[in-house]
Amino acid sequence: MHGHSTEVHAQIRQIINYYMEYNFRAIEKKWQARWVDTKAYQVSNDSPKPKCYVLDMFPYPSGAGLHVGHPLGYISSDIYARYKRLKGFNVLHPMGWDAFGLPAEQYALETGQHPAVTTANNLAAFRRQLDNIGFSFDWEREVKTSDPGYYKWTQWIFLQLFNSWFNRSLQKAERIETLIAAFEKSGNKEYECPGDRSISFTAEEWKQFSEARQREILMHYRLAFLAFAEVNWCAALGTVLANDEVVNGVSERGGFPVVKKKMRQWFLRITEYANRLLEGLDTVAYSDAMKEMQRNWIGKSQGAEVTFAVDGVAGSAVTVYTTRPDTIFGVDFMVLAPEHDLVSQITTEAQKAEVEKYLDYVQSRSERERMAEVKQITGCFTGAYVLNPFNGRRIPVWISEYVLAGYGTGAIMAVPCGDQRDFSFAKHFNIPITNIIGEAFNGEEANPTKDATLQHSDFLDGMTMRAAMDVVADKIEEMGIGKRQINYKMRDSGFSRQRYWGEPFPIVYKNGIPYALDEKELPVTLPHVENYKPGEEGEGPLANITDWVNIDTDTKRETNTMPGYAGSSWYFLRYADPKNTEEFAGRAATDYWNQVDVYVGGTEHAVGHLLYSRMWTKALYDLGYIGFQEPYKKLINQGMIGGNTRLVYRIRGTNTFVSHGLKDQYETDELRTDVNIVDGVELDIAAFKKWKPDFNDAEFVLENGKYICGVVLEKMSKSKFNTVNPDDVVEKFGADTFRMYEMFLGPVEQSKPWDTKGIEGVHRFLKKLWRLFADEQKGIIVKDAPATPEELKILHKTIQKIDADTENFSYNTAVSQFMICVNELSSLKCNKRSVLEPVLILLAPYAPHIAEELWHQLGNTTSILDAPYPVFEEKYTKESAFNYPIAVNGKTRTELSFALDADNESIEKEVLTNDAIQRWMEGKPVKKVVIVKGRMINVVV
RNA sequence: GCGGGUGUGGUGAAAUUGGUAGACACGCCAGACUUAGGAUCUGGUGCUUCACGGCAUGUAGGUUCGAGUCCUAUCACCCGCACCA
Repeated sequence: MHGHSTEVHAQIRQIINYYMEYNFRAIEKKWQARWVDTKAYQVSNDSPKPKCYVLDMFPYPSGAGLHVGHPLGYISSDIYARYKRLKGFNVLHPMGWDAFGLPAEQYALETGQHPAVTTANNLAAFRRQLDNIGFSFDWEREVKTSDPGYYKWTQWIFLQLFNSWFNRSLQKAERIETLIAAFEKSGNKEYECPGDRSISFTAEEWKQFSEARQREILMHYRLAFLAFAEVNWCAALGTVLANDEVVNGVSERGGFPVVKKKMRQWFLRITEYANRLLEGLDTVAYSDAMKEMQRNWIGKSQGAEVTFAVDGVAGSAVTVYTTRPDTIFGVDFMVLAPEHDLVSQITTEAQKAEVEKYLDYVQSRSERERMAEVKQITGCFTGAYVLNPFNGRRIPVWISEYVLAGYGTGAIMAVPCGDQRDFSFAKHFNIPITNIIGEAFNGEEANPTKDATLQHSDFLDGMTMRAAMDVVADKIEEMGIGKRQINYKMRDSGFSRQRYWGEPFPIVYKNGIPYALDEKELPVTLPHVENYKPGEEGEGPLANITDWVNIDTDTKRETNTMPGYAGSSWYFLRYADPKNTEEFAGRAATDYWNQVDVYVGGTEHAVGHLLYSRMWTKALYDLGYIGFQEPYKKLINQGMIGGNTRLVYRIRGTNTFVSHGLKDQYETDELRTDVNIVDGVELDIAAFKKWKPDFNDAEFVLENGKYICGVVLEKMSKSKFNTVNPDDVVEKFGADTFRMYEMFLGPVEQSKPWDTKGIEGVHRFLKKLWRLFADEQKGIIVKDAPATPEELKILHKTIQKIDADTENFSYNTAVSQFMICVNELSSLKCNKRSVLEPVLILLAPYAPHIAEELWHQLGNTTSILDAPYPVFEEKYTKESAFNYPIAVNGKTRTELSFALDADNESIEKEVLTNDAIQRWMEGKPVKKVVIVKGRMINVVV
């Protein structure tokens, strides 16, 4: 009987221990399941609460899975979303998939597996990894860009862009019908053609045009338009390559030659939005660095276009764009882009052969090379001269690859004394240099100043350059030889990809003329293909499916697909109303959720995704579909988590490894080893031997009985064996520990290396927190006794700090504060409900599982997810006295305590009579006593 | 070259925005408990000095009673853009 009872007791103790120890695995599994069952994260579009929209940049589900760097942003947004919910907001916090993309197609080419299959697999793996971490995503709103129910609306938005144009005088997009009406009324004289400035016609002419011609003209105005552009064509692979697939003029795979080839492609006329994209930056909270990157990308510049007549060729003229019209008298030569239309017209017989040779050379150069080799100066004289309109001086015309056809007018006036590239060019080709800025030019290098005084400049002599700019611009306009001009270096964005795994275009060609499909015909679903080989002449794989392409004898489908950024440009709108089959999103839903309040993601999307997404939002706004024109109110860029590579040292020519501290005694080779088999810097030798067959019989030279590894910080990547899978960390320490540790590493925006070793501190903190509530033997030990002032002070200081830090995304300092709080409550042995319960609520956004578990252990029956957030009350933290540091001449010498309401005179008196202070004053006379209330006191002698 | 950012212990980092530099952790050292410890707890830990003290926030100046914080110059590293006229 007695023995039996002991056994039962042991069993009971085991059961109690199971619950009363911090058993994070059981707790996390339990609550994750419970939250799913109770649909705890489902959010409604109908709520009396204020809304808050917290969004992560959705991932491309790659085959490699998540490493510990990826969830950093997701954890911060999750904390914020949970925090806002506790603060009484209706929070939208969705997640989805950027599921179209090149890697899936590459993988399909290599393995024959359909991208839809591999994407679904990857996606499931990502989902499992994410679920492990305990995010509060509302998965009912999941979107997937490759889902026809989603891309139907991507195609629909494309049609809106195709069917609209940008009205420059109103600075907004309008439907194409308004433009047609204007043409019928007064031709295009009010609306300069953005695609081709030379197009000009009257209403009568418009009406005479054939339908083909009319549509051709409209194409030059549409926001989504067709144009010819060069692509990287690799004949050997029979495909078009992306810029980064081309290295030194040959394909990255196989090393086959790549040439530029003109293809008809879709573009988005984002340049029309340049100014609004620029000005919109003032209305959003992005980091300065981010705004600056976008400004640079847009690249607004103010200047003038000036036309120079070609000497001896009647009716021929070169128009240049310059930001420095003030330097007009310093022009020593002219440079055209090699691709410039005038080159063939103005080249003289004598120079013809040489120019052609140069053009051949340029043709052989990839865009990359032209950009990379900055130092090399090349060019060729055309034999032609233009005349300076102000003084009739004959100016030689050159061509050179440093002038780009796509920017400005594709021609520049070269002023060697003021522009370094022009200077180098003049020196290289021995072109005489005119100095218009006197001593400011030293003859050794150009001086781009705007503050020098002009000389040899006719009517500008004696004027500062800055002042001359407007004078010249006025004169140019007055003489009718040019005008002021604003340019942007941003280009219209290419929107065609010669690929399979993307959205098909809702476009058909009838006798070669492109027509939009009717909305009713959407979605144009991506047909199933058996192979992913490119079509002939570089078309995408869709071109091979002839019965899909050929609708009838003279009607063919567009065979290109849309690029990756198509689906991601508007996904934030779809989350508001993800299941709508009638519209991309209902107006009531987008009006309610409105702008994304906080958008979290990496800097790598600084320009591409953000600018396109901003443009689409503006276009949808202009056309009246949504009520706001900036998608993301506030942007947080999470830093990268770097890899922390571990190195081992093999003695050359042996299979013996020597510990880091002893490696200098041998000649060694450095090898990377798997960071996951190293504890801190100590190698797990058994695991290392098993890691690779080569090391099965490795031998080791140890220091102090351990093998110590070297450390190097680099990018986290599989090939460097330094990736850490969040699954492994969660398995070992739990999701709550993982979440808090990622935040504890440092500021969210900052890049920092991952070090698994440090996680133990956070794990210990959670265990210590647990012990405030539960004792292994006694179970829950929380009491209902009243809190002491000391305990309340700790609690309220914590409320104040956590509340502010969470709102400001300062999560690393918040975690510190939790640690301080738990440390202090532990040393006070505080087990009081009135103190511990509010701490749990504060903690819930950071460590939701343990918070929910303890919340229920305390007898609460509703979820902590909707508990009332504690309110800070100053009266508990107010101090009556302060322990002042007392400094003499700025050096702290002692400390004295004074009441905060003590008057300065009595403080001063006491300080000056203090022994320690007396000693440091060394009898010198007091000049001044600085007393800063509640901070410090400084005696100046 | 242009633009943005960062430099603080052996390590990740704090610092109420001009007021006790190094909070909170990791690591390390010493100790307690334990059959054991990679559990838990306690104490210590910027450098220097026997000590009093002195020196310390990339470097050099400046402003100030007082500077990690503001100003000037300079160096290093990271990110973005780039023959952009």
